[in-house]
Amino acid sequence: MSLRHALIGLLAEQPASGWDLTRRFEELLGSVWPAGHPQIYSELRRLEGDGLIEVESQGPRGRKAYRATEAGVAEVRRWLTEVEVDHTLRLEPLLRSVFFWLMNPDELAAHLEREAAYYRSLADRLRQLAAAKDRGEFGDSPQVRSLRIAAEAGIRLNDTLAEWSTWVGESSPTA
Amino acid sequence: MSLRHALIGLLAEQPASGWDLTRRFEELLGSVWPAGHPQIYSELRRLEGDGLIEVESQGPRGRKAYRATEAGVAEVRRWLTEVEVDHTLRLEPLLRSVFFWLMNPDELAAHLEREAAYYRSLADRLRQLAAAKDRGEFGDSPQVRSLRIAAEAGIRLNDTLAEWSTWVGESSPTA
DNA sequence: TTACACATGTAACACGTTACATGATTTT
DNA sequence: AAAATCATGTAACGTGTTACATGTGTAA
Repeated sequence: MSLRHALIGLLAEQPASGWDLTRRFEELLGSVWPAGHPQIYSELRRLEGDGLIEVESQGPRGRKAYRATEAGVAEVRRWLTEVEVDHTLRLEPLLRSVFFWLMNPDELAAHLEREAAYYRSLADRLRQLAAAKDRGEFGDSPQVRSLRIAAEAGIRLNDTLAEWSTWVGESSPTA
Repeated sequence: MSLRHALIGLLAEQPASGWDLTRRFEELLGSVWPAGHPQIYSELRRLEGDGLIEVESQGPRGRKAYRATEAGVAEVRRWLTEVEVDHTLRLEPLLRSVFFWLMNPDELAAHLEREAAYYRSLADRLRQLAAAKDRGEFGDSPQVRSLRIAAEAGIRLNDTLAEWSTWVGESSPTA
């Protein structure tokens, strides 16, 4: 049920069309929560039916921009404060690690190096983004501060995963 | 498609029934990958049909224990080395953080404290498990070493999340 | 005028969860 | 004898992905 609330939350910040939301999701939340456009469009229709969002304006080529209603914002608040948090940390690389014993040492070493490089580069990209936010390049709204917080989690988690990959490589030597 | 491979991987370690696998998944991988028994039973039937696992023995009350076939183990190896890793880190608390600006400061502070406590206690439990493994209480097979590696990721990630939650609380004070 | 990006949608399928159903063995 | 646990399964639903289909506005 998280997609519902995330969509309302994004619309509470500013009105947007299904298309806009698809792209924002992709760039902003794509690595944390999946959402293709078919799911977004159908969820938007449901949300409109439930009165949690409403059409704000119609643009060219059938573009419909939605905004969150008061009921919608209240529902997101309720979700944030009352609904129990799901702590499942779903991460395929971690699942794979349970089966490392099936890989031969060379393959494992190569794999771990690729993984570490991936996490490092992602952490670096997020660091740049965070630095830009800290320089005030996106203003200083509460929304930007929340994004800064999420970015910080991304940085720390990816740093951690990079270090972990390196640690695995060192504690299970090739030969 | 990860469930398929995880099931074969578990069966490569030792034969088990659908029931056994359900419980092992729950306790071992439940916080990293979801799998209820209906999904496991139906996946086992498919895997048997594909020749990747086979019935090893039949026990009381219709219990069927499966083991991985050679083709099955080969398929897991192929997955580990050739199939691209999905790096999506699906984590609801991180999604929620993007919308922290919608929470009032008191609620947020309380929320962050609960979160930090959760991560700390989970990290501590994993630390105990890891220590037991390091003391050799589970022997020293390659399988146990892989589990130790996975546990290390859990420890580090949960520590990171606990620190992050604390950091958020400190950088966005209540009053 | 052609190509690209915008914009919305449906259909079919794969994956995951919840509820329901059934019955056997073991423990109390 | 009753209760708990073992063990397997189906049905219905909800969520997420892929492929397909359609057409508009804008820039090269």
